[in-house]
Amino acid sequence: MEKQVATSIFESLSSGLRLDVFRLLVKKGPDGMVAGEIANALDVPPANLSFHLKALSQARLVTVEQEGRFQRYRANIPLMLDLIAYLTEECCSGSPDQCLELRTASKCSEEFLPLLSPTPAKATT
Amino acid sequence: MEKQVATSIFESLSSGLRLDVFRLLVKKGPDGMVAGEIANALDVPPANLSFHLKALSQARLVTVEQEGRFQRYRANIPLMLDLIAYLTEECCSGSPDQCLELRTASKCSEEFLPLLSPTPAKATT
DNA sequence: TTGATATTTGTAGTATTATTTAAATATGGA
DNA sequence: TCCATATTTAAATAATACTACAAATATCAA
Repeated sequence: MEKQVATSIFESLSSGLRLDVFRLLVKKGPDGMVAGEIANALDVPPANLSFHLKALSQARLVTVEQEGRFQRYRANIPLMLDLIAYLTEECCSGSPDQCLELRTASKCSEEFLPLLSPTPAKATT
Repeated sequence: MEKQVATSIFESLSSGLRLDVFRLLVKKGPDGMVAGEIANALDVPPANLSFHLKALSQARLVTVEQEGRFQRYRANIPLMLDLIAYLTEECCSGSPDQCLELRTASKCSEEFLPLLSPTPAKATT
């Protein structure tokens, strides 16, 4: 991933409202939501939401699909996963032991999501 | 994780320079680097770097430890992992099948890092 | 075609952020 | 103590982002 792609993603998620939008769309998964639904759910003026949706889609964090007079937005989850890989690549520059130590210090290790495990949803707990 | 914590992390990483700093520190792992080394490695004026290091440490993305007249900075990797969990939680609101589909669309699925797998560094490739 | 709905675009004001330069603080060594 | 080094703080300027409101575009339905 190129740096500029990464920074524009981070910039997109640095706004509380855009973060809300993105997480809402992550939750909805492949179904996505149309703009009006999002505006309702988050209680923001449509014009303001549109501004932020534009930022999100320019960063490619969300996709848009026209659906009659509606615009359906969906989270670009593969891109998010690429971003995570970019953030953690070269971690501890090739010392998996150190990495593992760090990982276990995180509370996310237990409750971790099937989404991120390399083998389909079969945690060893 | 609270939303404000997440947005300040994203804001921190939305600057190209801060992203460079953070990734450099991730690479260095537990060793970290002192401010001057970072300034040298990235070729930025110390005062400017200091500004950005302050932002990173206020977001708790890096930790600081005084070491004589040096300040040693380290990436807060556990926090980053918590952030990833926050971003992906409730994905597809309980439809692991949909989630899996999305995951395999990402190029990060193969080369994925031991860092993120729930079971210690034993990928099924 | 006309009207209603869904969404985007433009504009302007306000606020926040980044960079540079200079000065300040603090530590270690002579 | 005195000087050099490491880093931070302060001030000023330049650049960018957020929100609200008004207007424009586009689709559907009558």
